Amino acid sequence: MSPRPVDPNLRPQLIDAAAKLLGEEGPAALSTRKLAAMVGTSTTAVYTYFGGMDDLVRAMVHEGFRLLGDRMGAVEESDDPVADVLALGWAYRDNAREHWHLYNVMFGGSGLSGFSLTDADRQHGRYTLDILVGAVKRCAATGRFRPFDPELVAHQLWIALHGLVTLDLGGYLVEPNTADVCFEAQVSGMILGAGDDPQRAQESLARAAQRRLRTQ
Amino acid sequence: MSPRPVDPNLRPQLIDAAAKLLGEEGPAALSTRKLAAMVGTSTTAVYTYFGGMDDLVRAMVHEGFRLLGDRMGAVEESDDPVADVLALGWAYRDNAREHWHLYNVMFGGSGLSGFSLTDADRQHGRYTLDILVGAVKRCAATGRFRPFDPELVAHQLWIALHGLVTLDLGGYLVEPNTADVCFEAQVSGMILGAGDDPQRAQESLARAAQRRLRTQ
DNA sequence: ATCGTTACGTAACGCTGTCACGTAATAGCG
DNA sequence: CGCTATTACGTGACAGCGTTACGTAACGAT
Repeated sequence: MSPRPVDPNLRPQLIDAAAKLLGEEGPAALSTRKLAAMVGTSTTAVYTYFGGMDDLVRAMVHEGFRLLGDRMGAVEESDDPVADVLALGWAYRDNAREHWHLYNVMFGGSGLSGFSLTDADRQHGRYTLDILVGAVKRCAATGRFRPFDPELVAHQLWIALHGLVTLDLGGYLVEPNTADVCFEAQVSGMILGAGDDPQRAQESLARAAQRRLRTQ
Repeated sequence: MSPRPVDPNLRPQLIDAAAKLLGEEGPAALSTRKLAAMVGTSTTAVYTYFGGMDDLVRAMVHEGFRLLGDRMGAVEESDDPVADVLALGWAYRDNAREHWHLYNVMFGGSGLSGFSLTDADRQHGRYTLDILVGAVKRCAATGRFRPFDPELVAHQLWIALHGLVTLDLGGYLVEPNTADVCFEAQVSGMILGAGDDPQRAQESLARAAQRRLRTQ
């Protein structure tokens, strides 16, 4: 009943090769033939392990979401929830910078030509938001933020982070308003807008900066 | 000395056809053959009027920047500069929604596969920012905003607008935190953060909303 | 040992961007 | 008016793309 078994290494190998190709030679270089050559099979492997090129890209995007989720999940919950929010912001930004080619496909409307995400794919992206919502809720619970719609506050943070990251990746943020400058202005502005005390916000910013140095 | 003259209509026709094709059939449908068929020439026209497919896309992107600039330039300077800023925000968002396929290519990192913007292209994009900077400066000049770095404030507004627009286009903003809800929260938050009086900010918001209804 | 099932290499199809080549059309000049 | 230089552009080719039909080889179950 059972035929030749699938090589369990081939699937991740193809995904890795695709990510590597995307990162090193750009989206135009992503082709079944190049991938097959890299992992030492033929182009049909893409069709047995995935439905086609689109599904391989989709799997790669899922991997990208997993990387982002891991990065943000690794941010520990401290007794300073505002510093946690800031640390999450940096985690988001650092991940996007590190895997910028993936980030573009994950969130860049068209991404590769002809490829588009489904609603199911987007659910993976929204997991990012859940982590942020939790941190914002803890800010509200400890009285640092006004108890006003944590979901909306998290959305605003996400929008600001995403806008910053994409304009940065697009090369639009140059001296003197670099991504770092804008990041700090944007995030601290939102925190003060959410109701935090300026003095304590400043302390949390410093704490988050120290945590970032420690973990990288 | 002079050969057969170039048909002056063919160039804009090709750009329009490309925009139409991009909007109606997606980025994958953009091909020299389809374009040639649409305007009634052969594929070589793309090479005589542009350097190739890339340059045609580039011309289309420039057209997109022009549309955005026109839309924002059409926002009149009133004696309520904060309302002007809000109106500019809506103009940005409305344009992006109307020409979303173009917007994705203009600001979406990879956009079409293999195509990438040059620094010269980005300068067109930054013109958008100049208009915003002017409005923010007028807010500061009239005492509505604190006189603190209008360029940075404009950057923050741009980042928020761009983040909102791209997440919206990507389908990430759903009930109850729709793009409209987030837009208002984001923009009013920034205005208050810039130092405006809450009461006057509310009035400006209402005024900008009325102006928007009037002009569309 | 045989058979059913499945992976996968080969080769093809239609599509793409790009370019060499030949032809047709035009403006300037005598 | 006629000639010629110059250029647009249609035709056809090329390499490379995603995808698939087909044949073969490898395996588990019986």
